[in-house]
Amino acid sequence: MTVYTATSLKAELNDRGWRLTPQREVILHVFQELPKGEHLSAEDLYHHLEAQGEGISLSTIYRTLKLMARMGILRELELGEGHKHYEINQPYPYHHHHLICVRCNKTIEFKNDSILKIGTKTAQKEGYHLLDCQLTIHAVCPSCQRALLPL
Amino acid sequence: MTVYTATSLKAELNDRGWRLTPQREVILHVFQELPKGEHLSAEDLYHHLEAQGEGISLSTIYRTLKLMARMGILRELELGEGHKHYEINQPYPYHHHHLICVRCNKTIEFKNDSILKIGTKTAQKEGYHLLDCQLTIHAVCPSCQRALLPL
DNA sequence: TTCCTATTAGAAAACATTTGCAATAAACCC
DNA sequence: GGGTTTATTGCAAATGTTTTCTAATAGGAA
Repeated sequence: MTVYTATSLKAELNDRGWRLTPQREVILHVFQELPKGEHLSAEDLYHHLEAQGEGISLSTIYRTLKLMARMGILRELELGEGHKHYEINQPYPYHHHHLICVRCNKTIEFKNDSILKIGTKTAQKEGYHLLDCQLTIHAVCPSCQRALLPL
Repeated sequence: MTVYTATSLKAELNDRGWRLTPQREVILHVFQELPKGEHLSAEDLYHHLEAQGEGISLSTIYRTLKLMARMGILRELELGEGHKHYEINQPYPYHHHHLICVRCNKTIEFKNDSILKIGTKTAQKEGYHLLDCQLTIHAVCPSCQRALLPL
């Protein structure tokens, strides 16, 4: 959970024999500028980029999102919508979690400092190198509780 | 996170105007008998049932898994394999979480009592009715750390 | 038992994501 | 800077998972 700049991203990519491309730089930038609490699907990102005149192909987007998630730059979120969402992976004061209604997918973010500590300790104990840790709560929101019937 | 029997499942389904079918009963039973720590994908379950002579169609399996997850009977796990996995949702002493290697998908289960408490408190505070809460840790396992290069 | 309608199986469709390939262009070396 | 190597891109096609449609079936309530 480091904070990345184009330069540090390039350094880390090159270290592994990979390359910093304009596409990767642009995508990193989009996520860095994204308002706190927003997250994008691959399709969202595709349209976002198209709209701002920097068209990047969907396959490159998919490849880049996966790459950046595996590097720990992005968090991959499963919010129950049938496709993944991504957001920048930020350290301590911004680190947060999601409470999701299983019926309407309404999602609330919340923070809790002890979770990151637990995740760090657990990964360390097993010798894993931590990239991200997220508590996902599946629940039924107040309005869906009232609308009892529909699944 | 209640413990279900065929009878209590029937009661809860009927309450909502739904039905207990042999298929639903069989599927519940499979998950109840599953060794602790195992989880099944839709396809896994399909073949498991086929093998034991109780063929159930894939579409019914998908519908039932979704239904039971939304009822809180099953937990839906995203273990990075491109499809969901399911396991029975059990209360306190069996409640656990997953540490996943983002490269090879090797998964380790771990327990931590405070997480469920945090989840319960958070859901309650927002007026949500809790179904499940899982901490997912994404990390790189020791052997994938050594094999530095491949993404 | 009868009726109503939720549920099923099977096939087809929809959707998200990955892959193959030829063209392009970063990074490294001189 | 120019040349070489090969990672990366875009596009199209393929893959894999999950959902949806429909007619037939069978739970549940009276």
